[in-house]
Amino acid sequence: MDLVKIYSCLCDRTRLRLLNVLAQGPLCVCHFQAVLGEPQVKISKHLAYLRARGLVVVERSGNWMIYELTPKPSRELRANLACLQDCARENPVFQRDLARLKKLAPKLAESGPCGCATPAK
Amino acid sequence: MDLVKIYSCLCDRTRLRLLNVLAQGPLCVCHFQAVLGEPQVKISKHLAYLRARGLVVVERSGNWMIYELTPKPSRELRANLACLQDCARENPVFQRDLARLKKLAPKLAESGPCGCATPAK
DNA sequence: AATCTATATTCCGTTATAGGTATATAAGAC
DNA sequence: GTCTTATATACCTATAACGGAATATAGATT
Repeated sequence: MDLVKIYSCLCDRTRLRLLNVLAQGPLCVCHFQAVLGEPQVKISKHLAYLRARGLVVVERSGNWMIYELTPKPSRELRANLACLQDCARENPVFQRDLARLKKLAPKLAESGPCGCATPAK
Repeated sequence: MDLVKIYSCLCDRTRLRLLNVLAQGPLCVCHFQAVLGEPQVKISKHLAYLRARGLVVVERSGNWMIYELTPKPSRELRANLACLQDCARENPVFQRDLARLKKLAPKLAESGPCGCATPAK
């Protein structure tokens, strides 16, 4: 069942945080590291997990890999991501991540696909 | 995070089917067996899993254990169960289970907490 | 008491998952 | 070409999950 695949992606704290941040727009791995405060391996492996199950897609941009939510989500995925967004609204962990994201890349839209012209370090 | 616990419960096919059936009302294990067509151990263990995480509660009624969705779900749980219901609407597996439930216990409300006066066998 | 019925639990084998360390790859800079 | 930077992968260990077989328990019946 496809739902199982979706929920398998959602049943890990790190992946939930990744998806929450991704809901704001595409991002590169280095920014995920900075926002979540987690090591590169961890971020990278969980993104690979999400990618293998079709929740996110990647595109290379020079040295950076830009991840974003899949452009054509299934009905189920769309519904559950919306539900997650709803739950995230009142969750301190998620909100803290979004705050850090805003600080880190306040002009994401202007500075290219993920703002990595000024890499986070 | 509480969400992880919820999604952990949802990332198994059998548990999804159990929750879908439970949305119709309380039910005993023997009826779950009949509706899902799965062995007793499997049903019992997954119900225990759901119970340990607070998604369902149990009450003994003679020889039967009547499971039902927790009467006081968290905001997150309520949202996600509603989302699941929405997804189930168009899912053949879930609908087949509900059809079997209807056939098996068409008068659940009348015949007591789970209709086990006429046990399924 | 013995027995039956419904359900739970224990034990076992297999597979999946998560995190860390170390290493590999791929592109850019020089 | 070498070197650096960003990211991915391999390998290892520990833990959790799943399913099945066998057994245990608790209540009902006789």
